[in-house]
Amino acid sequence: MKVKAKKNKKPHDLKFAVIASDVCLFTVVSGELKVLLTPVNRPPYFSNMLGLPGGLVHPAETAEEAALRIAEKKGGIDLSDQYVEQLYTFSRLDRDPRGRVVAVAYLVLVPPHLARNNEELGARWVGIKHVPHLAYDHDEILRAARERLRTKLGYTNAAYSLLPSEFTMGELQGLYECVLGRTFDKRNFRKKIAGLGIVKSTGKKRTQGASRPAELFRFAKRSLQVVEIV
Amino acid sequence: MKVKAKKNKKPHDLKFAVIASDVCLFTVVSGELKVLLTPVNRPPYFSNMLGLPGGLVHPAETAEEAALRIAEKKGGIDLSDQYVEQLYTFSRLDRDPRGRVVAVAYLVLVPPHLARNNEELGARWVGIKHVPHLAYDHDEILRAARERLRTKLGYTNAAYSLLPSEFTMGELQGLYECVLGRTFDKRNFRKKIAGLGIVKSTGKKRTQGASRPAELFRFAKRSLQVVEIV
DNA sequence: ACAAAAGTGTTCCGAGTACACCCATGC
DNA sequence: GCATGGGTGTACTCGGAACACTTTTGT
Repeated sequence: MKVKAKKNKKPHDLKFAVIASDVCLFTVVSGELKVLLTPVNRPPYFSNMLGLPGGLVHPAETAEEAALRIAEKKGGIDLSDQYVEQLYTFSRLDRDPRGRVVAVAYLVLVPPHLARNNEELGARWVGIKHVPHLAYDHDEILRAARERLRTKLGYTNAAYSLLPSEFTMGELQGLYECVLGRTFDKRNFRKKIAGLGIVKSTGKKRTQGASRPAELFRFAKRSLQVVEIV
Repeated sequence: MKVKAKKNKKPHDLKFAVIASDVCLFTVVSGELKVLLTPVNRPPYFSNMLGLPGGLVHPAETAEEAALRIAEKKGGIDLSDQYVEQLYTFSRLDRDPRGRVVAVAYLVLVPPHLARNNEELGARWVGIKHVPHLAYDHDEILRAARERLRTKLGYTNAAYSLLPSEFTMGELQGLYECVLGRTFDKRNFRKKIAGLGIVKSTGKKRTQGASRPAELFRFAKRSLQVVEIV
């Protein structure tokens, strides 16, 4: 989370904790899981660090509305069709050294064609293997988000939110392999997906580079369905 | 949740939402799932209703510490060895008609021998089928808690927190049948549990009424383990 | 003796896994 | 013609599900 220090309403002025939303946005680009990070520069606690996008929840919005507003503002991304889920609420007393801030963390999945760096704000998509130590307790939030993403892909069709509307079986399989950190047999994978009926063929094909054209599929439903995938 | 209206610090006096913890305590007694409810009487919004135990999070405690404090105070139960998990954070604007209160809800499992009504406070264990319409958004919290309990029993050993330290296979099976709302074949159930190694025999037997004595088991670990049960 | 819950094995089926070759295209 | 990723079927294995009778006790 992050707290605006404007006015004279800092967290420690208050009798109670204040509420913030922190957002962990994931995307998968060319076989690599990436997370959106923003600069954090709040000496003396955090100097030139990175952190997840976050901010205070306004009085007239829910925590989820705040998360969407923050993600769109910091990432410049329209999240109206994306998968958003509440992750966990972090309330350790010392998680923000400036005062008592309780953060409701959200997980958001973004398809690669919408994942653009916002140079103006310094927001950058960073490969999960190159993420440095983050500000606040955001290392912990990121760990929890990755774990949730893994399990969620395993038992739902949430992958629809990490792919463009049309995609090949190879892309879908690559997504699973990248997030779950294992490989699948091509034939078994296709059999499984076909049997679940979560995707349907478009009839179209896409040819890419020097190889046979691949059939394009579409998710049957672009809303969360519980289905045993792995 | 519930808000203390003492002093002059009501929620709507504040610039930001205040944070409360609401607790959903479950137990299973003689084949029935029960939840701990407390009286809510806050005219003109809620008159002579019931709700989940709840209260504000103090500045010097985490949301989970608040949940435990509230549960022990309202239920008179020592929760040091019980299973406690954060459920979800509820932040609808109108969830508390008196002001902006964000509630972090917790799920707590209690074995039947610790589930006593606290007459002094009016706290009562109510069978899940006899729960009336609850105050605030507690109907929604209870729904989410039941759902979580179901799924959690299905893939972990969390049942250890709903049984006394020694129990029979019949009791364990009855617990699962009651929470999951289905029956299991006795032989398959015992085979499955034995194969997982989550319980060990004590060698002792317990005879109860006019029937063959049952072997007593004990959970191998009284801490959360992930194991595929159903 | 009988009621009541405990305890115990085998068969069947479906899902998961392992595995190798041909196809359509661009260069 | 060759390199690249796309596309396809079969055999085996293991875990889940169905299923009925005997045992031990109290009354």
